[in-house]
Amino acid sequence: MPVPKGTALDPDRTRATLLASATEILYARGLDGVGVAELCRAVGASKETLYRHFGSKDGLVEAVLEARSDRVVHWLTEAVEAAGPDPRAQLTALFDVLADWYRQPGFRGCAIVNAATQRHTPPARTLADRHLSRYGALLTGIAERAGAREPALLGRQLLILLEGATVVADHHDPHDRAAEDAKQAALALLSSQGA
Amino acid sequence: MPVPKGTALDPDRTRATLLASATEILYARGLDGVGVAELCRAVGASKETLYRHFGSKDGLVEAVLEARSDRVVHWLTEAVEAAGPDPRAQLTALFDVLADWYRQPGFRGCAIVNAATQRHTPPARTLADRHLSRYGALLTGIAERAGAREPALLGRQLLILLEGATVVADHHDPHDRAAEDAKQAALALLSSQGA
DNA sequence: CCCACATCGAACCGATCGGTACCATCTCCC
DNA sequence: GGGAGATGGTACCGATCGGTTCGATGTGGG
Repeated sequence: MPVPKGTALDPDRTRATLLASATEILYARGLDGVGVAELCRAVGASKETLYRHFGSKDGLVEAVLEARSDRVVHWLTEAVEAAGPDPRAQLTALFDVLADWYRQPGFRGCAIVNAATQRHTPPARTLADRHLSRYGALLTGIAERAGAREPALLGRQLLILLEGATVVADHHDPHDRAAEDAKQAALALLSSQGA
Repeated sequence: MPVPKGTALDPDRTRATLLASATEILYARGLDGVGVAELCRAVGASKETLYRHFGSKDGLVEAVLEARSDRVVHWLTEAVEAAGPDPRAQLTALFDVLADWYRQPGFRGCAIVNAATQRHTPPARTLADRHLSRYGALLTGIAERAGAREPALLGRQLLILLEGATVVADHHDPHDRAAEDAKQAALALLSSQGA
C-alpha cells in the first residue's frame, strides 16, 4: 500500500476538507471577497498547506468549481431519475429541487455561473460552459423522452428557464416563487410541443 | 445664471464623461477587476476629479449602475413601443433587440445583475432588485395587453426567460441562439395563456 | 527509536489596493 | 487682468493582496 491510510495526517482527507470549507466561504463571499489569509483562517489550515495542495488561489478556485459542478449535476440527475419514467414528473421534480435550493438561507445563485461572471478568463469560463452543457444534456434528455417535436430546442429553452429562475430567485424575489413559475412554464412548453 | 455653462470646464459634462467611460471599463473588466488608478487612466481623469465627483469607488459604481439601469430599461421600452400595439409583435421586437445585444463583441451579460453578483451588499443588490422589477413591469404590461389569463404569472415567466437567455448567451453559446430560443418560448407561453 | 512527512504559525516579500494631499495649470467670469 | 474654481499629475498613506520561506510541532511507518 504506497499511500498511507492513516486517520490523522492523511493528505487526501485534508484536501477534501479544505475543498469543502473553501467551497462554502468562496460561494458566500465571492471569489474576490475573501483573501487567502482569511480563507486559511476559515478553513483551519495554514497557507503552506493550502498552497501545497492547490498551488495557487486560482488553483483552489478551479478545484472548488470543478467539484461543485460535479456535485450539483449529480444531485439534479438523481432527483430526475428518482421521479420515475414520466417526463412531466421528472420536470416537476427538478424544479421542486430547485425551489428547495432557492429557499436555503445562504443561496446566492449558481456558484459556477457567478464565478464565470467574476473571472471571465479560461478556467472559470470554460467550466461554466461545460456546466451549462451538462444541464442541457439532462434537460434535452427529458425533452426527448417526452416525445417533443424539437427536443433540442425544448432542451435549450428549459435550460434558459432553469438559469433564469436561478437569477431571479437570487436577485429579485426572496421567495422561491421563481422555481414554481419556471416549472409551470416548463410544463406549458412541453405541452406546446405535443408532449 | 448661477451655474457656469462654459464649454470646457463644465463639471456636469465632466461627470457625464467620467460616468460613460467608467461604465464601459467596469462592465468589461468587472467591478473588482480594475483599480482606481487604472480607472482614472482609462477615463482620462485625475484621482482628485474622480473622488470629487463620486466620493468613492463605490459611489462611482452606484452612479454607473443607476444610469445603466435607466438607459437599458428605456432602451427596451422604446423597442417595445416602436413595435406597435400587437403584443406578439412587441415580444418579438424585445427579444430581437436582446439578440442584437448578445451579438455585440463586448457582451458580458447584464451589468446590473453581474454587479449584484460581485457585491451582495445594499447598493448593488437593491439596484438589481429594482432593475428586475422594471423589467417585470414592462413584461407584465405586455402580458396584460395580450389578454393573458394570468398576466402577472406570465410577466414573471417572461422575466425568467429574459434573464435566463442573457445568462446562457453570456456563459454558454457564443451564438445569439439563446434570444431566438427565448423568443419562441415566450410566444408559446403567451399562446398557452389563450392570448 | 527514528526519520519522513504533514502541518501550523508567523514573518516576510513586492505589488497593488482605495483614498488623501499638494501644487501647477487652465479656463471662465467679472 | 485678476481671482475663483475645475482639473491633471504625482507623491504619498496605511492596509491588504497573493505568494514564499522558515522553524517548531506532531504524527506515522520502518
